[in-house]
Amino acid sequence: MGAERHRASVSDVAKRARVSISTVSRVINRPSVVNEETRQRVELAIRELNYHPNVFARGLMLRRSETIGLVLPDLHGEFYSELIRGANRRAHEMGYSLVVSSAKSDAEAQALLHGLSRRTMLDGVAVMVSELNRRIRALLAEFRVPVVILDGVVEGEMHDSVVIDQRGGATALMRHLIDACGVRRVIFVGGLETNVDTIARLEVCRALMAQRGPGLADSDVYHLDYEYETAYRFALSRVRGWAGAGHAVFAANDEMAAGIIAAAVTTGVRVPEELSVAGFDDTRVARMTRPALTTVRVPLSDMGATAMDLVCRRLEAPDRPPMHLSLNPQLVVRESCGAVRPAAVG
Amino acid sequence: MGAERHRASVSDVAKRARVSISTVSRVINRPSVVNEETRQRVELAIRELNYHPNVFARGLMLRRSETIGLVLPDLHGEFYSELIRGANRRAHEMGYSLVVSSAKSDAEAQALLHGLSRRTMLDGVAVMVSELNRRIRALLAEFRVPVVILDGVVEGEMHDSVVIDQRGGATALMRHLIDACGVRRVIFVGGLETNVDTIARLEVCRALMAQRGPGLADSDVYHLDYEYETAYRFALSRVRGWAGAGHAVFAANDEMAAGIIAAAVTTGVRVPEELSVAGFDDTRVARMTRPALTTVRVPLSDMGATAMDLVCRRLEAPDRPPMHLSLNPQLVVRESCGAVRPAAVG
DNA sequence: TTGTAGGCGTTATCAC
DNA sequence: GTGATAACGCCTACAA
Repeated sequence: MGAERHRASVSDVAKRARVSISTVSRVINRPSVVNEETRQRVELAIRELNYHPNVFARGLMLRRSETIGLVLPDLHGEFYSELIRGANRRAHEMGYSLVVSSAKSDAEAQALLHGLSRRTMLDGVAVMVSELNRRIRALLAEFRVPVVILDGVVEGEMHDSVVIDQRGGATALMRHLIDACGVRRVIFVGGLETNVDTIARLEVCRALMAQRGPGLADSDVYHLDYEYETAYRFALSRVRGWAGAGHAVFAANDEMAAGIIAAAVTTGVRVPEELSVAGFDDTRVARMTRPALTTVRVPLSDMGATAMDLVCRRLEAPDRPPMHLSLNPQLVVRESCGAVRPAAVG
Repeated sequence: MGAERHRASVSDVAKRARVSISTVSRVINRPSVVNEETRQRVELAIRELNYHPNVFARGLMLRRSETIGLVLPDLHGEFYSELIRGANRRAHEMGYSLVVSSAKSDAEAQALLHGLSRRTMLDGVAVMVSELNRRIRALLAEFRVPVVILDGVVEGEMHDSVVIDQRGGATALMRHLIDACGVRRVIFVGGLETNVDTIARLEVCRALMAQRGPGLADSDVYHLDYEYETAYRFALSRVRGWAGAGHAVFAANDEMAAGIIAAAVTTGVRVPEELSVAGFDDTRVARMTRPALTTVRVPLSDMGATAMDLVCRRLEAPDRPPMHLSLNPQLVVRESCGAVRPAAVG
């Protein structure tokens, strides 16, 4: 165990197996072309010396590091945790390591991407930024390795992308609310007005309420900040007024939905009898509210894994036209909107 | 932008600046020793050619990659998310990239560590495993780069470590329960019996109840699995029996505590009037129960950051004796045990 | 099938 | 101050 002080190199192995270094190299890279007997001798020497190719020297020749980068706007919370988890698992399955980074502000993102593109060490990179502005796009275009965009699309560039079908998910939820739960009035509680996900969900909500219901009142649209506490405080004074037969709250994420349910409980509004509450994302909280949350599962782990797939596919076929994948969210019916379908309760 | 097809190298820069490659190298590594005028000429050429040193060639000479590894038992959930976040931030502050990996089972951990130790690419590595058995320890000893153990200590090896002072945290909580809340009976709900954190917390609980209270009844000790749902189901049928003046549940994590509070609400047991409930970790859920959870904040983000610090310090001084750091958890008093101290409510 | 020799892009060690 | 030149450890024509 760890006997020799300095790492064995090809020439050490070659000496011990009484062959040349090229033969050793061949045993490692194209074993089939070398004579059975010599091969075994070399392999023995490799094992005896506990030899492993030096990654740097290898990278210098092959220009590959077997490492993929993952850039996210933040690492805080369950959302990114799932994404990283999916990406990490798939990356390892394919023999790659994953290096993660985060950049919260736009300036940070620029600095980070700039830094990454110079360090040639990454074989490819998956990027999710809060804002895909011109400067960021220019930075992404400078990468000489495959770039996959998460949750956004860059037209006109050689970038693959993977997005979540927000509209599909929101549509499924709204249909459930209107058709299965008989909802006639919806109170929409979104994140910031500028948030693209919130925008998409609101648009769908408005469209479906116009098309299959009495429409969505502008006075029933609120923009908060995705936080539990904010939603709880905000709802405390209003939830009484929201209550009513066929009334529902569509919160743009689970945490706000949980806050609203808590406010309802506090003020004695019964969910779902007097008010339905729906969330979005299906994070861990969704199972921890009473009643449990009806929500939309966003396949974050899949998104991470798919991103790694796309990086690798492009590594294999650099000139194939860009692929844009869309992942389908899934309606998860629990108890907070009535209409329980036991089979779907998670 | 990106005009030239192939990356510029030192010799390209040297040619353009009409100097030798050694001068270029010096400008990059020890600018002070080169003549002001030539330096400027070289720097200009570097900018014009958009030159960046090749990481592989650099690593080959310097044997450094500016990359640190982080190995965790899992990536799922907020717990690890915080750890990664802290580690990532600090690593970047010090000019390092972070590569994360996870290995759930013992076998996976062994395979992963084995793989990592051969890839010399990492300058150091921080490792957290669920079980520090002999095989794992042997693997860790084989690393030729600094290894920092998270949440565990390996005696006799040259490994730094950073742990959470579980006992201190549990003690603070128990004191608060006994002294400030007047608790006389504690129901302990832990994770698996083999879990080291659970063991430590239980021991403290037992000791303090014996020392400053009527003792902890064996029939009041339960071992579940750290999951919300399990605790909820389990508590549903018993929480009525647990209720009583001066009675408290000490759950070994916040999720179980949240499940127990939910069960109490469902069965009409008032918290904290009839039953105090305390958690551990201070994850996001702690703020999302009604009443909000009194718990112990475990500085996960700090632990990640500290681990990176230790790796770097050892890189600078490889022969310094191993350091074992202990991070202090902090009591967070909210509402679930009575005795609200407004200043501490988060 | 195997060995020799050259090069990948840096940094380090010498002379000058 | 600066410039040849030799490593670093590996891969790969090409020659044998």
